Amino acid sequence: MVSIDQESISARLVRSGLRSTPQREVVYRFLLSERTHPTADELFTRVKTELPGISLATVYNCLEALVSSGLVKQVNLERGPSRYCPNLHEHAHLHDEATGQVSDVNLPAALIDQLRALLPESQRDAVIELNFHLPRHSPAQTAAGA
Amino acid sequence: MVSIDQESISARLVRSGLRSTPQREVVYRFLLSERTHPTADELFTRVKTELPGISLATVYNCLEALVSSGLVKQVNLERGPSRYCPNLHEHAHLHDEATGQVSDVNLPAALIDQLRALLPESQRDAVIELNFHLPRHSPAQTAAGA
DNA sequence: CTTGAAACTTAGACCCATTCCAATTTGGTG
DNA sequence: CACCAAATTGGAATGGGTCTAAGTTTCAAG
Repeated sequence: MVSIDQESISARLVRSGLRSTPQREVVYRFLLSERTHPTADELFTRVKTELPGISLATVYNCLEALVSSGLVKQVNLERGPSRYCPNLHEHAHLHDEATGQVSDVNLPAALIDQLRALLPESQRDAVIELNFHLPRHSPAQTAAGA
Repeated sequence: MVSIDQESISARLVRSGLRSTPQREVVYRFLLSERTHPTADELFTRVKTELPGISLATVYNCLEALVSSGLVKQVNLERGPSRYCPNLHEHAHLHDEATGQVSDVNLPAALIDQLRALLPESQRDAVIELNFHLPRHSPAQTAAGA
């Protein structure tokens, strides 16, 4: 089912400075095979089919390692559980609450530059987080101003 | 100390379809007087000086009412507690973890239009959330790609 | 190989922001 | 001024996530 070049997965872990463990390999492999920005819990459920003994704490640990090594991005939308995304391109997310779906939105480099230009020079290296949010019931109108 | 036109505060609540209660007035007034994007807890502490009997649940309730009536925006940064912002202009936030400060970043209308243009037409009414994040320790490099 | 230290994994306790609940209290309307 | 839907309250409950301590694995050095 999930396969995607077993070899390179452990290689990528090592290249990124992580020890390759079965748990990390499987978590990363499942994440790569998902286009749905799964949560830790969702991954836990799927990964257990292959590594029945894995614990939720380990899934969190693996994700933490993957995120801090730069192989995976952590996506926080509103107050929901964190989601994880192996797409390393700088990109935005669209969260449609009606369907619960989270999808990637490509960000042209020119636009990224314009966004960075909004910041004082000393802070141009900030991480950009851009989310589009479609609430279940259309958003409140911006009422009469001050 | 905190004053900002007492009259209009309760008027604004009513204009936005909310019942004016002492708790809502005080929460909103403190929020208007803060430039720091306080959390519910921070507001609770400050508001208690004026309404010693108020409960944290009420602060949450008031904020919920203010947010869903459109008088206040809820700001979620990474996994921290929600922050609240009475600035209704569409704007971005800069979160500097070194100082813990959150500041507003103005978003030119033209740029907002460009961002919206990234979405399929049926979804152009999405709420835009744009945050710039300065991690305490500079961000992980984007490692060798797929 | 063996060994030892560091890195990992695990279960379960714990944390903390937020929500829920059931019992009052209140605002404003008829 | 009586009524009642809406608001407030304290405390319990929830849920995502983190911490801890103990056991396991990895890897480099010998």
